[in-house]
Amino acid sequence: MEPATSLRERKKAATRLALHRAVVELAAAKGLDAVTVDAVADHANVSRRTFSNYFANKEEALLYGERTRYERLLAALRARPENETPWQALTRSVGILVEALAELDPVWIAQLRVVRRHPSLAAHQMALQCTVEQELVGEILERMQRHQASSDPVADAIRARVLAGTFLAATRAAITVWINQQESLSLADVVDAALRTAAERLR
Amino acid sequence: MEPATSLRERKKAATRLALHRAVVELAAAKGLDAVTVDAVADHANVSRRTFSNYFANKEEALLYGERTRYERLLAALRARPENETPWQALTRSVGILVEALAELDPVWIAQLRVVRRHPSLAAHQMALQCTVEQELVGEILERMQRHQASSDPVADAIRARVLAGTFLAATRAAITVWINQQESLSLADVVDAALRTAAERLR
DNA sequence: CCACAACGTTGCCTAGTGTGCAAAGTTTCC
DNA sequence: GGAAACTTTGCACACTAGGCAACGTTGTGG
Repeated sequence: MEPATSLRERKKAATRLALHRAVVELAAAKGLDAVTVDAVADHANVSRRTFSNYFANKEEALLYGERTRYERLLAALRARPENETPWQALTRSVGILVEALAELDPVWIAQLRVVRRHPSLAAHQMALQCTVEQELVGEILERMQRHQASSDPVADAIRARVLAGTFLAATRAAITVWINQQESLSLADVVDAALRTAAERLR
Repeated sequence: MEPATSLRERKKAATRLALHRAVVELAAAKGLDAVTVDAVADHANVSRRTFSNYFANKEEALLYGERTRYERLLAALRARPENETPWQALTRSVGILVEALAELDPVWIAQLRVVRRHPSLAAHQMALQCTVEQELVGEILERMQRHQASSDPVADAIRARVLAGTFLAATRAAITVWINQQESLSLADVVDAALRTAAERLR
């Protein structure tokens, strides 16, 4: 997790993180709409132009944490043993997401609040999941070719996409439900329940 | 389908449609990035300001057709008999989507194919589906209370969300696969296959 | 240690966007 | 026919994304 590369790399990572934290902080305080890119850059002590070198817009900066969590998930997925089926590998990797969330970072909580309250962010979050889905599909297809290879490539493509979409829908459902009622249910349990619901025969 | 209301309403609908068609046409010709809102408004013979009265941005205008199709789907779903289970009602409503596409001009569909390859649009489509998902969840919850009412509201919430997400993931998968290979497979068959894949036990 | 290459940061600039406002044009309704 | 309700439009303004080139900082080979 800590490649500890060159000074250059570390500085870049620090700037990226500073920008991310700046936008979360400002958005939590004033609402995302009232936050300008200028203000974010100021708050992170870089120029307006530098912000654009790191993120395309403030939503992307805001969801940077989300993105890294999904990247961790993908890495975990790729590290699963080759002999696991796609669904096995997925369900056994999802713990990574939960753990990442379980580091009850106050920044993360503030971020979730903002994301939930601001509808335009939901769109960007979906956009993010869209790219994740593409990568999931690729990984799933590879695994399928080792396990359930069928003679029909179209059927395989459908299967891989349905699988990826269902998995993401289930985790999304779990997180939504978990956020919507801040009682003592553990996120791990909710995610688990959602994945089992998805895996069972529907209806 | 034709409420045939006042002149005012009809004019507004015409303008909205003109803007939608303008953006599709221009995007198919030059690529979405090379299309400005100004150009779209010009092409539809309205001012740039008027464009903003109808759509927030060009992507929204481009996906207007998609949105109306989903609205038809929701209407069809609500019209299903009350005694059908959620999944039954969903799978029996989905024909509406396919029919709506089938009504379209083949030239139009070719344009859609071109435009839809643009990756940034996938994100906006996801955002659209996000709002649809909300409504699906509401409808599914109502049906579940008539059929599979459980004592655990959290489990019900999870189930409804997983169901909605899976359904949308399956139709999305079908449409993606269908678009990606412009052979003679009928969309109806692909959608059917995807929904059956989703309904079967995963793994 | 130094010079040079590679890379990051910044300011400037331009085309484009989204939206409030008020004036002018339409449609509706009595 | 004329007032009320609504739509379109132009204008203004603050903001955004990204190309470009100058300037700093970091890495590297002699």
